Amino acid sequence: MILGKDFFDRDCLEVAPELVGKIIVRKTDDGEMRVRITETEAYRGEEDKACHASRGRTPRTELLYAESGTIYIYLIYGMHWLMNVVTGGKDNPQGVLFRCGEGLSGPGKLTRHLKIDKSLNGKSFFSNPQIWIEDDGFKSAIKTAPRVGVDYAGDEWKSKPWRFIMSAE
DNA sequence: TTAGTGATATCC
DNA sequence: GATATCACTAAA
Repeated sequence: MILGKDFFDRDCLEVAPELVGKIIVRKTDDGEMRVRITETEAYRGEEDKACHASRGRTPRTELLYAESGTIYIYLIYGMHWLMNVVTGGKDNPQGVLFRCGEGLSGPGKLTRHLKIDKSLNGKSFFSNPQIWIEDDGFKSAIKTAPRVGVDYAGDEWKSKPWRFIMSAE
């Protein structure tokens, strides 16, 4: 079953752990790819110092304020595209980062493998012929951990257990 | 451990 | 206009 707007239209702390174990389906001219999500991170609004939206609404973060299910693609370190999905509804800048997929390691590799770049920025995960997310009924144990690469956000925010990882068993 | 890379935000 | 920063990876 393909995830619709209702799935994303909730708090990112609910959406992020539920996305673990789901499948990203990516369709390109070369065919169709499927990757099971193994790791996500939640970024929760302007009060979250680690969230891009914490510095206010800018042209880049504008998409975080869009409808739930909007795809937010961001180029980091000049070389890597990171993919997020907007959650929490309009004018509520929450997002979930797709951090890793099965057989891969790291968000940069995930997007490279799926041929994701800014051409998908601003698209949505439903009613989209290029990319969507499926639930095949797979359930997995999930563990949490502090988020990665957010040292700049200060102790309170960098220690939040908002990283969700598929557990081996 | 360090280099590489470029969009974005922030400061002139 | 300039420069500092960054939700990373690969090579060493």
